[in-house]
Amino acid sequence: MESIIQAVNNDGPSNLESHLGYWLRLVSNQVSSEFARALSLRNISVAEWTAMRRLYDGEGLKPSDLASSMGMTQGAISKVIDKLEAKRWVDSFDDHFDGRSRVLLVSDAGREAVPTLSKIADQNDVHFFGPLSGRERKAIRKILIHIAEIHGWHEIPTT
Amino acid sequence: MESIIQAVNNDGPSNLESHLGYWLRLVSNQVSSEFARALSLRNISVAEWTAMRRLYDGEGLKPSDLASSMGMTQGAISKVIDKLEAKRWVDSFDDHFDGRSRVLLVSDAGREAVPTLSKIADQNDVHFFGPLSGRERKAIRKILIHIAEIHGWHEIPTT
DNA sequence: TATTGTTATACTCTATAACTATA
DNA sequence: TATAGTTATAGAGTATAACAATA
Repeated sequence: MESIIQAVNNDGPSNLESHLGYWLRLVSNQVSSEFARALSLRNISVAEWTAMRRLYDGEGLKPSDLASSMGMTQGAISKVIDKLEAKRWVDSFDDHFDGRSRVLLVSDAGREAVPTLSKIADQNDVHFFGPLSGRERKAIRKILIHIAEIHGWHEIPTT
Repeated sequence: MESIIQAVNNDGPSNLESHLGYWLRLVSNQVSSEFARALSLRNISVAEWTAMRRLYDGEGLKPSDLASSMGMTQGAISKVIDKLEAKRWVDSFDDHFDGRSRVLLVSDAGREAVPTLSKIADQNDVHFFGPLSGRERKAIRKILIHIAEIHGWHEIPTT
């Protein structure tokens, strides 16, 4: 086990900095909280952005589809949908095939909003990862995707 | 700007998956929430672990030192210290040089607990990053540290 | 009986600001 | 006046469980 922990100090318990999880959390928290701050200027949460982007491609998703694709519970996704409906970015309709279910559709206003939001996401990426070399960006992307594949997280969390 | 966004679909707004921030968040959230779950079995939060590990090395820190090294406010660190004192892992004393301040010391019980907690952190790292190759682990560590250096986060957040 | 979705409740985490006691 | 630390308050986010409607 010791072998994969990068030893900085051989005496005593492992350092915070010896764990990859520590660096991942440090960088991810900074990148995500800045992204959240940028979105919050428009009163949008990261979960709302993610849901909008998913719905934009996958029109006609049910709340339960959206929840599982985002790694959230149905109770949590229900609140996110409430907020998107309040913004008039999403409309929900009865599912003719299953009376218990709902079908979620992005409204015209929602469809107009997505490119603006995706530009905010683009800018956030450019700000934090632009200073890296192209090789570094390619490498970290590949490794992160590899980790996600190994653990079977293809369509899990985000928020 | 487009150049650093990995285009998956050239039509329309950028994909979630085109952003490095998305993959970073996905992987970090999974790794950190599993770590938090493992610690919570012992009623410990990630912030408490981080504080203990910092105090273990830097004996005699003040609450404000700890707060800034963890990227938390003084109000937030105060609650973390309360919990560590309730566990009898940390004792605080008057600072003879400044009556407003406090000096935080890890107790014997706290000193005994740290190696156990650091093993939990080790195991979490092994679980998530052990399946990578040594080259991949080295590469992602180097790139994450590079990002932290570029943006001046040497001693920032963690929770 | 099981499932979809909503709602009510509670909990954790944290930031902000008011407050106290020193400096 | 400014600073260190605490406390009170509030908000975000989410999980859990109870619930209504439908399968």
